[in-house]
Amino acid sequence: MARAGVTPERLTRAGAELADEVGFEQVTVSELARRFDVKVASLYSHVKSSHDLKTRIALLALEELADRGAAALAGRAGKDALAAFADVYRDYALEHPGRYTAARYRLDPEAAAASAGARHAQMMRAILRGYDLTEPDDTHAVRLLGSVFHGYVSLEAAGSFSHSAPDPRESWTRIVDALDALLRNWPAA
Amino acid sequence: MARAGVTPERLTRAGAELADEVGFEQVTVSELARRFDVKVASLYSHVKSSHDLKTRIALLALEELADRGAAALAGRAGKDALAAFADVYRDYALEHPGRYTAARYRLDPEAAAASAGARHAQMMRAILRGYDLTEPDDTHAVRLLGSVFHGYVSLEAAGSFSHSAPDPRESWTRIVDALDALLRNWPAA
DNA sequence: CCCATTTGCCTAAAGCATTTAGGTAGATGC
DNA sequence: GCATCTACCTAAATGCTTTAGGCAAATGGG
Repeated sequence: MARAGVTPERLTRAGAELADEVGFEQVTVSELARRFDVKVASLYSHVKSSHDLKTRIALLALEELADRGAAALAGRAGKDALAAFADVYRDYALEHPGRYTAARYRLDPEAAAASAGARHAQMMRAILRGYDLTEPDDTHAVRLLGSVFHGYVSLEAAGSFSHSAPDPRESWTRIVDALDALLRNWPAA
Repeated sequence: MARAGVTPERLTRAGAELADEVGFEQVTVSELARRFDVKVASLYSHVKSSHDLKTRIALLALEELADRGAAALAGRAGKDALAAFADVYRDYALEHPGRYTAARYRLDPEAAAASAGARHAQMMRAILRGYDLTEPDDTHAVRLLGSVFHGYVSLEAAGSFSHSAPDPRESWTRIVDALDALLRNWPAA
């Protein structure tokens, strides 16, 4: 029997590609087996379960997103950094909708700890260094940024903006402008 | 054979309850059949498919959410209206996580047209009447509000805020304050 | 009141995904 | 060259979805 050369890494990458093609929910161990031209049961030596596979894809996506974020942030500050980081999120979600969905897959605490989640939080904090926010307000701001980025991108992906003018790209830049203004002028408690 | 009294409406309500108990993804025609003490195939006379069932649950959730929103908006304006509406979203998601997830189930255009989606959009516009935004900016603002509400609520539901101070409720009110300030002071293009 | 029709539920069966158990042959290493 | 490990296999159980065809209870017109 010729060996197909299946490894957890190749499965994860193929799973990520499959997710982008047909949607993360449709990523299935069976479909992956078909693509590797191998029987389904064989994959269970490389991956513990369907949930394990999805978790790996999620971790890959979080990692990729964090890498892109870090690259965008390098050498930038203030509104520049904010806008670049925002675009990373949106572009990634548009380029890789399946992976982006995967990045929101519910991780068990153990997987979450090993994920790039912490890097994401750190980068948000780094962006806020360009603004004058102190102790509790910076956390509120981090949460706001996360909410806007994630919320906008998922609504756009769901098609919520696609049937009305103006172009979502236009709204995106204006919203980033607005966030910048808000952060420079954060209201006191 | 005693009749179990299954109707599409009862199935939908039971499905919504099931979603809140075990998660929307775990809502299954089979489980519903068990709860009605009826064979699975019988349900297919009342509901076209699993997708049809989920769509009905989504429509129910959108309707409920819109009803609550309308009630909250009645007799309120400006920041009052904004805060009340925001709380409706968050409270609904916390009370009914499964239904809230359902409300974001991908609807086909036909179902979307028959949904309460339009009411949601109208209510957002109504809130903005308390602020001074013109033509394109009000649309950007609608999209921002939608993004923040949805984004915050889904991140909180996913547990993103649960392992760090401060209390998510605190961040929520501060974020609504910030949005109010932003809307009163929307930056020019 | 009776019978025809409709309606609500049933059994049977096919299709596909997940997962476990146990086997075989090719690759690796002493 | 032989033992072992590894990658893949077959077989089988379980569970959800969906369609086809059947029977019996409810309904309603004559």
